[in-house]
Amino acid sequence: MSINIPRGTQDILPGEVELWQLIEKKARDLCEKYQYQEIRTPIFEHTELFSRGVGDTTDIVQKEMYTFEDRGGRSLTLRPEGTASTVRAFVEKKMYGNANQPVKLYYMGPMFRYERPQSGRFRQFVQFGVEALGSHDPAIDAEVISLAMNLYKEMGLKKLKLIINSLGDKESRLAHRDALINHFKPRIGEFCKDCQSRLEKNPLRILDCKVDRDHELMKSAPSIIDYLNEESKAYFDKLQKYLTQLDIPFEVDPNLVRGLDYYNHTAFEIMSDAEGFGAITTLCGGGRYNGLAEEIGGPETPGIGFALSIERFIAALKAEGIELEVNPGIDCYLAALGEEAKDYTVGLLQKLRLAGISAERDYLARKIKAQFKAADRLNAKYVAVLGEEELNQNKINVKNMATGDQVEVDLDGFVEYIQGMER
RNA sequence: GCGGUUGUGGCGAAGUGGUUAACGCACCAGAUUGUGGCUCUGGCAUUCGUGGGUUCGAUUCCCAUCAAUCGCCCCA
Repeated sequence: MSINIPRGTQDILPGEVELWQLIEKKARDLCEKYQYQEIRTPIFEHTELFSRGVGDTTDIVQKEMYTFEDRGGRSLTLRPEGTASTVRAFVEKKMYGNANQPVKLYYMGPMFRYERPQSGRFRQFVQFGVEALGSHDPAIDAEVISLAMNLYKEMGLKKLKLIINSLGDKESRLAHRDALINHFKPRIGEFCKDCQSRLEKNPLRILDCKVDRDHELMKSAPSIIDYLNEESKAYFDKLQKYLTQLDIPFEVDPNLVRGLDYYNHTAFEIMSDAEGFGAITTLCGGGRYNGLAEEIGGPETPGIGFALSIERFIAALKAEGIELEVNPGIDCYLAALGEEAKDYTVGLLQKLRLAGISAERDYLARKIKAQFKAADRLNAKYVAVLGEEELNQNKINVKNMATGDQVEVDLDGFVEYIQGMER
């Protein structure tokens, strides 16, 4: 019995990986323009970072973490998301003291959640995310959102929907929380088990429940929007103004709550509207987390960020039928006949490659005809044939695969010849 | 954690309680004795996820198990 890949993970093979590289490159280029710098944090952290940072009541912490004990008895967890680690590093490395403020960071790498896999959901998946720390200007909220939107747009996605909400500041949240408890408590027995346990721990998340979404109390539930104090409301208004100015259409959804505890003020999700996507349409999620740095032992620092999954990005591209050309082919295939010529190509191949030419040869003792087939499969622009005749005359036969033209070239000038044709 | 569907060669995919398991693609060889893309010919699964049961006989029926996939919850 052979060993297979663990559930919920995937191998990204040649042919597919090029698209990943393209997205990764676009993301990095865009971050450069927006002036976000890469940060690389460990794949695992102390479990406490997530239970405290992400929140004990969240699904992520309650049932989705890959937690293990190391040989020293420490409880460690494979990171389920990137914000907590980034903020931990920000605090630990005292980046609040950096000359440049706010500190604008991005990360890209695997995240882990123990879940039943299905379309758009994996146990190991790759997130690209940005975090801007140290500013409470709604303009940076708009910047963060626009970065995500522009990345999608640059890759050709059109069917996008931006949903925003405000969760307000601490005061607004507390007022709203009380209102929610008062609203649901008398009839909480009519709700699902999850909602019943949410009532005291995190009543906000009842609004997010899909099971009881049609219950009459849902529709009449107090909306956070009505409980925003002046400051929170002004903040939210400003954000909307900026988004409009940036020409980014959005919808306000008062039920958008987000599953992580650390959010306040701005919360947003970018969804795909494409037909035939899976049931999971969220491409990107993010929001503001002004209390997080303090929560994990740092100075009070405002922050905002988002995370998006490359897997879902690619799924969205496929759902919209966007194909990207990623098979440019090689410059030159060296076909050799006979032992002596084959030996000679070992060195010649290296010369080509060191001269910046992508080149390949046969390693399966194939006949000349099969070597041409292989060259064709590689989409080679030129096939250079080297046999005994050529070797004796110090020549090499170069065939242009597109035109079928064939010329004899001095072996000494061969590399320069191919180089010249490339220009 | 719960539910649906599926499991036949590298890939896609037919099939039947009974001796040799269609076909297509890909691949390999030859026709073309040193030249690709077209064509033709031939080759390519002692075996139908795994284990057990029913049966004279199972890839086909039953059970279990594993895996994939989709959905619920929730998220990226």
